[in-house]
Amino acid sequence: MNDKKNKPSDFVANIVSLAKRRGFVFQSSEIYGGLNGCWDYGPLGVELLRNIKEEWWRSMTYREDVEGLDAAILMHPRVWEASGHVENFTDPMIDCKICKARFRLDVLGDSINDKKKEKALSDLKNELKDNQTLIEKLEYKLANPGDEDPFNLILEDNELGRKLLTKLNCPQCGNANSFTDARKFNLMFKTFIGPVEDSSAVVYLRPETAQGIFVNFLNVQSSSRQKLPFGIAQIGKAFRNEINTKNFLFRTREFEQMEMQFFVNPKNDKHWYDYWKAERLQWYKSLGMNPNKLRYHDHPANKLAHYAKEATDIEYEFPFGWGEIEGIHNRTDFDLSRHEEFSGKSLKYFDDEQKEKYVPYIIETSAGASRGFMAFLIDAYYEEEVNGELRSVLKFHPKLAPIKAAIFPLVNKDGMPEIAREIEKDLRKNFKVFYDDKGAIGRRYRRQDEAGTPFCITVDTQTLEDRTVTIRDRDSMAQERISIDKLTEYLIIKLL
RNA sequence: GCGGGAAUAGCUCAGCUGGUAGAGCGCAACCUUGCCAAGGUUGAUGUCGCGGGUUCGAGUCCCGUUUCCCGCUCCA
Repeated sequence: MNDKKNKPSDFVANIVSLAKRRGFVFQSSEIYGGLNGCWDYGPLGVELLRNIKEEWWRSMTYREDVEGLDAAILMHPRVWEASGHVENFTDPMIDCKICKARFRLDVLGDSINDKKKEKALSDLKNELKDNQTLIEKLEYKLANPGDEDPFNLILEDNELGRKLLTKLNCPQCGNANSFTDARKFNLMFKTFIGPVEDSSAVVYLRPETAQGIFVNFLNVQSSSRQKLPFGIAQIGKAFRNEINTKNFLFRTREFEQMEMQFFVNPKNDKHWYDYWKAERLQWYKSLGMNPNKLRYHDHPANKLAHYAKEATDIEYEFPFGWGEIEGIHNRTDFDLSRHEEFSGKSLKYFDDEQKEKYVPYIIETSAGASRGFMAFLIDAYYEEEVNGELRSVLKFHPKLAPIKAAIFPLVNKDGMPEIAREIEKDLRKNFKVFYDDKGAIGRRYRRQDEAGTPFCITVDTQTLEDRTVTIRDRDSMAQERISIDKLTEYLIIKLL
């Protein structure tokens, strides 16, 4: 009876519908027609999200080598120059006007063979032979390509690229001269600080929380008297003006990250990378996520981001396919060195034991809270057949469940509601609980199943005699009898 | 950004060739019952996504737009 038998194509729609019906997630600004790629967390959703973040925070900062931080969303604009986001967080893109295929300009060259490239370049030289300035620029780029394919370098040049594009055929449909002009698109949200909206007042909504940690490295280190290796953890909102949002909470423009940056001696980077890689996967498993739907996706060396030496994604198998829920990166000394360079301030660490001074390497664990939320929600969702009826149940780990226990009087008479209310009042001191006396007892159980409540406590006729209640387990639907005095202790053990 | 589909009650949907809205479930109240979505009675909730147009009259036809889903594309 544990079959998940939902068609993948319906699954996201079903989850969206359940999420709304039960108050997990609503569309942002729904009464105004919604806002693309933005979602609100409802009463049950906010509890689940908070529980996920709380578990992450506990596992990260309740250890002696990690400190917490909550940095501002708005940061000095130079931060984003140092991080590379102003320059690199853009996608120059072109479309084929005929077949509508879209290409990233800076990698278009990868899908064209060398012979065609040579021909296009020689055609270009021919066209430019009267234009001394451009031909010099072309020759210079050809002679100094650095690590790049010179062809792609020329494509990325504003003037040369446009002319070169006219020499190329679309790799998809083969039509000539069919490309649109390249359009640059920075994914950072821009706003202005202070009353004047000019370029000197531009600030960005942070596209990642990591930079707030990097720039505070020495503040945290010295105030907490930490020695390397140690980490800084932060949970917070980040914003990316994505071209396409999709798949419910998976790609949104506003999202929440749970990031931890671990500062290490460069000699030990591999050890700590492997350590955190294992640790982070285990975290998802320990909160009940199906291990068969979790995997690593190691980034091949030639696909690494500009800051990374080694990188892996933890992926969850969503109904729409495998998707990243967390990234673990060896960021090397890239970030701290860049901030040294751009700020002019030293971010080196003096290692007393080694008697050496160095810029630490950083092992980053970067988890998407919103993505994790969706993965936990989807992973918990089961439809089961019980006595010929369909039971929808969210089998959250008790630590993550929005409501920990529901309390019911079996019937609304003989003093049962009074006892149930007493129990509710007592448990409410420590737990998020729910009281329900509406409808038949079976219906009340099923309502809690759909909310993911792990325990249902029922006051019945025997309670009146011996002050015991039944406690019903969500997953097995089995009941056991327990003394009212033992309820808090019982729940603490189950929820710890 | 491209292509396809969709949008009517909280949810799932019906609503014919245009004539000013329905069902099931859910929700609320009461009665009855009393351990896994029980029965009965009663009730609340819709500018038919939004904006135009055609028409005597538009949920229905046309145009635009927003949002969601699917497939591409994209995702330093």
